[in-house]
Amino acid sequence: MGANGQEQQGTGIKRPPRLGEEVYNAIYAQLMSLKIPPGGRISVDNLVRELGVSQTPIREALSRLEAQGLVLKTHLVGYSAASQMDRKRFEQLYELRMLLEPYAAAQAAQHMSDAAVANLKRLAGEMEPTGKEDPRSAYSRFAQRDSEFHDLVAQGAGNELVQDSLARLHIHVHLFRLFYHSLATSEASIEHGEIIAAIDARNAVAAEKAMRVHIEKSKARFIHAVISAD
Amino acid sequence: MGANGQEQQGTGIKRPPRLGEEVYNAIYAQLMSLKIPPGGRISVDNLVRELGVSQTPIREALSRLEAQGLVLKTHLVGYSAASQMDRKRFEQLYELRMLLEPYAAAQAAQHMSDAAVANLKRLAGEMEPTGKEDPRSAYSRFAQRDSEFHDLVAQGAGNELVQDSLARLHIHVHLFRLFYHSLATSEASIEHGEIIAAIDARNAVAAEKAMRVHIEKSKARFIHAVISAD
DNA sequence: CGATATAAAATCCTATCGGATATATTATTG
DNA sequence: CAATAATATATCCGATAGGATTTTATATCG
Repeated sequence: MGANGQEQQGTGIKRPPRLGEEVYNAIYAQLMSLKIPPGGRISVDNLVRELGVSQTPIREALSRLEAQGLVLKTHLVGYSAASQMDRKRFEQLYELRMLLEPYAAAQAAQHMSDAAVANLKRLAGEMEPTGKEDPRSAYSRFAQRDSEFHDLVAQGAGNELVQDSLARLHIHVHLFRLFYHSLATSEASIEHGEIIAAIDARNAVAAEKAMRVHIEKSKARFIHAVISAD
Repeated sequence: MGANGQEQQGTGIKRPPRLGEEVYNAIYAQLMSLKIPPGGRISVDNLVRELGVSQTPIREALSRLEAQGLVLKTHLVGYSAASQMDRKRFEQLYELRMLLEPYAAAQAAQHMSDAAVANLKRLAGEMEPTGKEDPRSAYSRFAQRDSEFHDLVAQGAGNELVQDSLARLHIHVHLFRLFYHSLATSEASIEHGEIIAAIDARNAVAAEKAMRVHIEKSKARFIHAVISAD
């Protein structure tokens, strides 16, 4: 089972696209872009009119989003976007990352294929801040790549359950919805580089430590925006 | 957000029951009881006839089960129960448990309320093998209590994300579907007692170690049944 | 007898409809 | 004027019907 449920079938048989899948992606994009604000209500009928499909695929997509914790459902009331993380949830998220991701980095250093490492390097290259760009869309792009980076490391660890558990957190979604105004990407690129170097050197201990440092610094970069909540 | 999505609303307002929820529980029970075998196809129309409800709530329940990884969906083909764990997945499951549950036990020793500890003791008492009982239903009962026990410890750790990540694995479902013929409950009861004692003594180090030992022994008890797969 | 092509059945996927409930608005009353 | 009650609207929940696709069964042919 893949991380995002969008893995390709090995056989080349092309199946017609599922409408529910596109609806899922559409809603997901609206959550990422903050078009649907935290806590905002999500009306099925509105989506019917907006997307031009019937209720069935929309409800199917919303059920999946609900199971993933991205939207909430109240019986006979409707769906609504998950509220922003409070301080407590933020701490919990990084606590959990700290349990899984350094381990994943260490495993990746031992098991990752050379091709996958090359993939990692390529991706890191694309994350470099490109001089002049709209800061907001730049951070959006960075968040996307950053998510892929961490997912690749988790995938390299070879434990699909760990990879899935991390993917299900939708870390980049929640963080972006908190910090869309932020920027701070150059520091993270450096830290990513150190992680890649350790993995490339097949140094598990160094990879684990580099990931640990990266997550700690990431938390320090972001925590200022959430101090409001107790 | 609760672990199973079945938490009660704090307010006493009674909402009419959701049909989709009962359908979910019905299918879940059929998975636990192996009435739907691993990999077995799940026909929506059959469920319509069997449960006497329309397709809508059934598809809603199946979507949630799909998001939780308990059933698979193939476009234009239908739903099917998740296949049995193979050796690799079994190893991954215990690897992940080893990352999260000892940590949860240590946190529980520090943060769990006395009332919750009492709850833990009560539950452990109910898990004692009760002399004469049908071995199979005895193990079914044990699996249920065991799941609650570990969930309570995770809850006591105070990190809902860790608790949810563990709950989403549906450990007891997958293990039961592998080892429904097994029994081995008395040993686990002893190990549970040691975990409780450490938590009760507020000894985080001992609780972490006791949980670690318990998971390792649990793995050793079950691994024989999965050696077939490479 | 085996393989292929055709036909039939089962199933899923989407769309539409009616009933039930919660929410918002308005009107009434102390 | 504030608070309550009644109404109106919007929305969800569940049921049903039709179209599309896959799968299975059957028949035909080499």
